Amino acid sequence: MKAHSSFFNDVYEVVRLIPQGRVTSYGAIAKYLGTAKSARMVGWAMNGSHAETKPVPAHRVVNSQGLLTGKAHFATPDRMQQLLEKEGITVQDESVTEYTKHFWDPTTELG
DNA sequence: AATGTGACATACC
DNA sequence: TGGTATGCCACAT
Repeated sequence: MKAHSSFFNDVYEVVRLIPQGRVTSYGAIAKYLGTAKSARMVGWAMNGSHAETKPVPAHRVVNSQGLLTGKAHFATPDRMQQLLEKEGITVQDESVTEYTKHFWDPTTELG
């Protein structure tokens, strides 16, 4: 992972801007960065987020259905849900309840 | 330079 | 309502 790859870096920065108790989707982040079709890359970026010196709240990023698809990549599979619930987000059956209500759209929120 | 790949998204049976 | 197929793009090898 090079510190130069701006894409990964941008992803990390956007994720860090997600407020507590809110969630967003890989696609939304990709769209905000201008590459709407590279949602998969956002997930890939999260793959390397653990190596970042600054913390990246990857648990606040779910898929378009509000499903915690990335939970398996955390320290423990339950970590993601626990972190979310800790922030006031209810997770049921591995998906965020009232997802649209907690949804935080960088395109809208950040402009 | 080419090929493989993935924590997605959407369209279509 | 849910699985399958396909597009997609940046990164690793």
